[in-house]
Amino acid sequence: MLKRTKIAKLLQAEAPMDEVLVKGWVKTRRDSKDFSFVEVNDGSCLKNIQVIANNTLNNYNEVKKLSTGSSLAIKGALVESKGGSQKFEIVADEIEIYDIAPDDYPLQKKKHTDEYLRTIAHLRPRTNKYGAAFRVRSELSYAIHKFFHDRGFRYVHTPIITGSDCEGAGEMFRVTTLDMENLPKTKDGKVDYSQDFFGKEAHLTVSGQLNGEMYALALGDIYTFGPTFRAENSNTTRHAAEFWMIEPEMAFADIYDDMDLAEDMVKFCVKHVLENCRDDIELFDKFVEPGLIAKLENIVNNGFARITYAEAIDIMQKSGENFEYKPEFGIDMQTEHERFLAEKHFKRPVIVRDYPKEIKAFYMRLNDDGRTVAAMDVLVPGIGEMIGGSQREERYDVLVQKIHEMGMKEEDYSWYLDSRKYGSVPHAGFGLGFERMMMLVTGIGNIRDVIPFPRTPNSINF
RNA sequence: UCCGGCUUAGCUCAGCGGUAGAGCAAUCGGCUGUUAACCGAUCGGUCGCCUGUUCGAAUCAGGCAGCCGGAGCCA
Repeated sequence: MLKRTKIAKLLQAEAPMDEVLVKGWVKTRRDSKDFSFVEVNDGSCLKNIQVIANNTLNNYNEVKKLSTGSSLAIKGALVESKGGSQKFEIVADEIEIYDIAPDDYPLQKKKHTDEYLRTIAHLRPRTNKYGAAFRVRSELSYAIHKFFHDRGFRYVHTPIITGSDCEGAGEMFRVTTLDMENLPKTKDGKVDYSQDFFGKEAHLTVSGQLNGEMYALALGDIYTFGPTFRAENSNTTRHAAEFWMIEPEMAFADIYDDMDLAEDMVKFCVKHVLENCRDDIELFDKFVEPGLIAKLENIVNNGFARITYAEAIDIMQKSGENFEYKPEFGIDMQTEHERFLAEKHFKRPVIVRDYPKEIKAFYMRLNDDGRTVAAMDVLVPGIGEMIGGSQREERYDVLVQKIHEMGMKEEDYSWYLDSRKYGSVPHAGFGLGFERMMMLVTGIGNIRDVIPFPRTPNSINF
């Protein structure tokens, strides 16, 4: 029984083969006098295989109806091609047609706009560009696991449903089984969550960090890689309501170890994709972001710039650049500032650290100057903030005071504080938006186009 | 959420006061070891929705909706 060979493997063949079985979808078909050229793609790689269907085939009349999008199986010989553009082609002995796509197949043999393809997100992976994007997405996520695994990091599954509001990192989606048409109320007229599934309010996670810290303080080095949810009404090319985040956490590590890890990880992943998705990346370099490969090679080969927040403010003040928001110590960095630093000033990724404590989260470690925290952001050209991390505050008293200063309830974080109570150690970690790294690696400019079925405000189709 | 832009054939767009166009796709035919082939023909539209201005609206004005871009928030 002849087994199916994937096209990616077939195209790497050294020599012709007498009998192969290929299954896939028709990209396009061209008729010649006594035969038909069928371009077949099976998703295993960007390239198609050209099939010669001679009119001697017993179902040649059916073969001539094979339209773009139709599915089929071809049994035949892999031979050297007489045409110019490909090394091998298949001369079919037998063609089994699974399904003929009707003439209203929405994907034509031409370029479509990303906006149109978003309306057919269920079919867009069949296009060259999206097929490439989602092969890269798979390979990039493998690279992340490989990077951490090779360094002895443990993969931890932090909860998707959470009862705590963590760092207050944005609006959360509520998870409930209460009847929305008939909500149980307490005596003072508020919703009675004690009758809800968990007996209290529950939400989708906005970060696995606090849970991740607990495991780092037990297993040493850990990372999470899973879905994250933000109910922010953000309408930008860089935000989605559901996205994937990578959050490593290292025990016995400081902010400098954290920056090293972030830089090494980005370089490793970019290099992995350059080496393992060459054809796909070349497509992006050609049609999506000219100069992409040079940009990625620059990231792999050159170090990231590293500056403090104070230095960043100083650079911007002296730059002569006309910023809408004037750079001054204490301000939150705006998109224009991030882009200036990464794109104009350094022209490569830049890591900014030691931010004013007022603009950062409660768990970030207070520096000795008393006014900055050991936080770091990795800013990359074209995207802005891709990574946000910090050394965590490991001193119990300082952390408790910070919780109070920020108006948070100490009792909500008692389990978290336990880690500072029992054998606390310096530790550090960061969060990386997976889709943002996808945008960096592919050059694709919209987050909606690097996630299979994007969820954004007012949009949850498919 | 704020600011701007767009919405005309299946897709991409032109037309910007006188009653609907192109390219591609599709369909049919021709030609050819072709490369998103080529040539010819055919099919295809309440010009996003509502209201108004006008003798007359795809075109001007107002409202609504959807989409896109920028900003904010962040990953």
